[in-house]
Amino acid sequence: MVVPARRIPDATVARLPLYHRGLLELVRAKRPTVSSEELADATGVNAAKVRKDLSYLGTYGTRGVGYDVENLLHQIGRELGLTENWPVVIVGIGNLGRALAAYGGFSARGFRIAALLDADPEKTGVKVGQLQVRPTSELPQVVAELHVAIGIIATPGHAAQGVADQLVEAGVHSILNFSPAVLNVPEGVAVRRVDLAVELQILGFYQHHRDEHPGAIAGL
Amino acid sequence: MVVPARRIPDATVARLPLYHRGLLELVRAKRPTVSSEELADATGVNAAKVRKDLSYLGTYGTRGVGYDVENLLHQIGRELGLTENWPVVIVGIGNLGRALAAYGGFSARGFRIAALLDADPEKTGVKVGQLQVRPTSELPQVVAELHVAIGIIATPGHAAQGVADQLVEAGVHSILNFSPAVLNVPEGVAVRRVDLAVELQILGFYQHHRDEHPGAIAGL
DNA sequence: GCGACCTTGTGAAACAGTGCACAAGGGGTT
DNA sequence: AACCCCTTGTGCACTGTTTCACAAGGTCGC
Repeated sequence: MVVPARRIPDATVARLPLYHRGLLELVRAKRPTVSSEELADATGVNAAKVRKDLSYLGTYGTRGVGYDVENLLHQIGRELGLTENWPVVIVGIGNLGRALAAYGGFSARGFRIAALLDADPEKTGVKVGQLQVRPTSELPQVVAELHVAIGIIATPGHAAQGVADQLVEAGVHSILNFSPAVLNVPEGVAVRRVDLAVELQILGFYQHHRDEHPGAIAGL
Repeated sequence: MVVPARRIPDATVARLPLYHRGLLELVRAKRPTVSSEELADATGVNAAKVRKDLSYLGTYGTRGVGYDVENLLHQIGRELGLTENWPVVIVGIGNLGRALAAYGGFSARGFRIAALLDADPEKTGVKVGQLQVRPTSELPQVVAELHVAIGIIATPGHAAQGVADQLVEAGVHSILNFSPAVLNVPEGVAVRRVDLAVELQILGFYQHHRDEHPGAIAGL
């Protein structure tokens, strides 16, 4: 292999944040090194998979010893781009939007809530945490001024596509969609959808079938 | 094939709620039938995949015509077990727990928030929507009395494992975990984890790499 | 320095999921 | 009742993911 050409598989990418969090805890616990086995236990992943995943990033382990916790954390953080402290805009400040705005976990992991937008005039001007809610009409300016690269949509479903269009128009290429709507975006824009009701429904399926035919159902 | 033996693939299960929602909209729009192509467009899935997914449920389509919307909706709903109106308990009534409690989308899709629990005495007694927050210590009674089958954990990470243990102990076999913690549960208990920061980090990865090597990045 | 001991890194096999392409087979029309 | 049109249902090849098993290659004690 002359050029690493590291095309990291999607499945691996989805697990990197997990490893990252696990390593954060190990750093806090002052563990100098960690084996793939231990990291696997801490993240609920199989050890061989951990090793293969990490091998896509490079050769950071030491045979017979394990991985240097600090270094591995740094490497994964770099790969995830969370050294960049991405500014994020949240559109739709309902119950969920407010909860997201107040959620402490983001700032700790490379993200900064830069602005809150809502189309409802009743809500604009209201302060949520440190930030004042601004009207959605200001979206283009907000994105430009604050160099926002990632947008979170927490509006009702019927408003989501419109907001997505505006985000894309303004130059945002990554969207996290909490609305139930399926978004239509041009190629090159990454969308992730988190649908709370869908998650419950999937659990409902397994619960339902578990009741009917008691067979083994593993986690996740 | 003598016995259907319908072992539905996990990937298909995860898409059923999507089809379900799409069909709900079609019913509202009074569409009598739908083709796999149309359903594919509405849900952002490929048409062949739609057909294959639906074929696991049975033979509900009519060649040359499509699927009867009402019937298909019913079949998927039945398969998902959402005719059962599952009672759900939410543990941890912080910002996110409150948002989930107030979220209207659940009741429309086969779930009923039956109880809210929180360990903080400051929060117990407070009313959120129609429900009063009860102390987490009452978890066993709540689960037994209300026949709760599904638990939602919206506590901070450090409390999550304890709550999970209590839920399992009380007889809950399906857990939706919004905390960042990785839960350890006995075999037979289904856990789904939704980590908001992880979703953002995954987007961060693609955004980061998009900036570095501008290559095509598709949705999701 | 040498050997025993560990744990990584990775081929290769097994498995799961996707998507094409097309035969099978209803429905409507004449 | 014969024909055409349309859309399903599915065999098959392909791509991506997981898991196993083990050689490669460090470290540490003696």
